[in-house]
Amino acid sequence: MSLSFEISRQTASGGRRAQLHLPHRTVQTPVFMPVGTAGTVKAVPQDTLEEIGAEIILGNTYHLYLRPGHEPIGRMGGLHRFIGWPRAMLTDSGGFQVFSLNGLRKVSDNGVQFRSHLDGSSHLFTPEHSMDVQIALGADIAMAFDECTEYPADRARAAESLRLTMDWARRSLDHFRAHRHSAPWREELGSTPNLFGIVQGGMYTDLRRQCAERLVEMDFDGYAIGGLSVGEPRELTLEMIAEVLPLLPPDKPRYVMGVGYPDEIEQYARLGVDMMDCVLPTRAARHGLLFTSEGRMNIKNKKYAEDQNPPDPACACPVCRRYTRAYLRHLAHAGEALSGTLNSIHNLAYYLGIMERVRGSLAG
RNA sequence: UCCUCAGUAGCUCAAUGGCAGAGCAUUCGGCUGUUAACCGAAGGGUUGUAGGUUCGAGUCCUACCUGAGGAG
Repeated sequence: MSLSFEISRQTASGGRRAQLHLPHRTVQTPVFMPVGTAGTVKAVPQDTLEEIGAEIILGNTYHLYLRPGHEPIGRMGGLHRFIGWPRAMLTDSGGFQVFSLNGLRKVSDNGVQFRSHLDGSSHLFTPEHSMDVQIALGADIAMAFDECTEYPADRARAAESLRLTMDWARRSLDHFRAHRHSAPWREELGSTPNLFGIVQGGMYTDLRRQCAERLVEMDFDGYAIGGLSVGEPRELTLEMIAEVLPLLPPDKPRYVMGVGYPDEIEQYARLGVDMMDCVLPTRAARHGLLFTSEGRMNIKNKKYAEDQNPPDPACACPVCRRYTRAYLRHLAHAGEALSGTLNSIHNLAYYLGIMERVRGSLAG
């Protein structure tokens, strides 16, 4: 068994402090996972990610399949070796691209016909193909191929999307179980990748419940809640999470995909969410938005032009230890690449710090 | 000294004689399993100066100023 999940403490509100044993790393949870879509957490080098405490990062099946291709990556020993990242990795299945590449896609029962956003070439993604790609990449955790239901979606639309996602979950699992042993690092580490199922169901609690129960019967290695933070109000996000969490096996990791703002990830972690990922800290950073203990900071604002303080006086990250707001503002205005790098390092360190603090309080 | 061309937003430039605009820059806002070093909004004008023609001039005419090129 490659995955074991050791819960060391659980609070009355559901929050858990645990260790997630993955082939490349034992990850302390609750954990925030930086998003590294195309084999890089944009603008941040791998050694820096280690330095600020990232234990697991994401990669994306769709992007890496298109470029440079899962087969060459597999031949080179897998994604870890290819990108020089020794710790854990999770790959998204490409399901989110079904959602975000609206206009370049056609969904059928068999799978999704994509048009590449790079060169317009046509590709078919099926659950089986997504599993093959993720296994070749060699992720510690692969995700079932799903359809992320858009918001708003009426009940009929959400139900149809759900039917597809559950059918694909079954096919993902069957194919993954048959082929998981061929991970590129299999012999080296003596373990196999894990597969998580994804709960969909739009904003309908009964559909969510139905989906969760069916996925649990299939017995995945862990469970994700997807289809959230797609434009719905915060209360709905919370309602869906609160509805689904109690239905998931308490002894397996729970992952809410694509969240969130700093206060959100803390809130969800305290409710018993073990894993979260979000592009927000890195994307916002490249656009000049810093998250700090004092709130949002648009570092491009004029008021920081001669501000000699560190971005966040309460932060001990490598950026806050060395640079001033005035310098970061200058870099952003000058369009320097270092701007995105430093801002991203701070934001990620801030997010990782939130989780560290939450873990500390859960360990209580 | 003469000839030619040019002068419009901070910059680079548009605008058949008919509501003076764009890109960039500036200021501010947004960003949630990355098609995103992106997207959006706002501010910013005595069209070099002074006259003239015209219902109406950035546009046509005259003079002057400034700059570039050419001739001598």
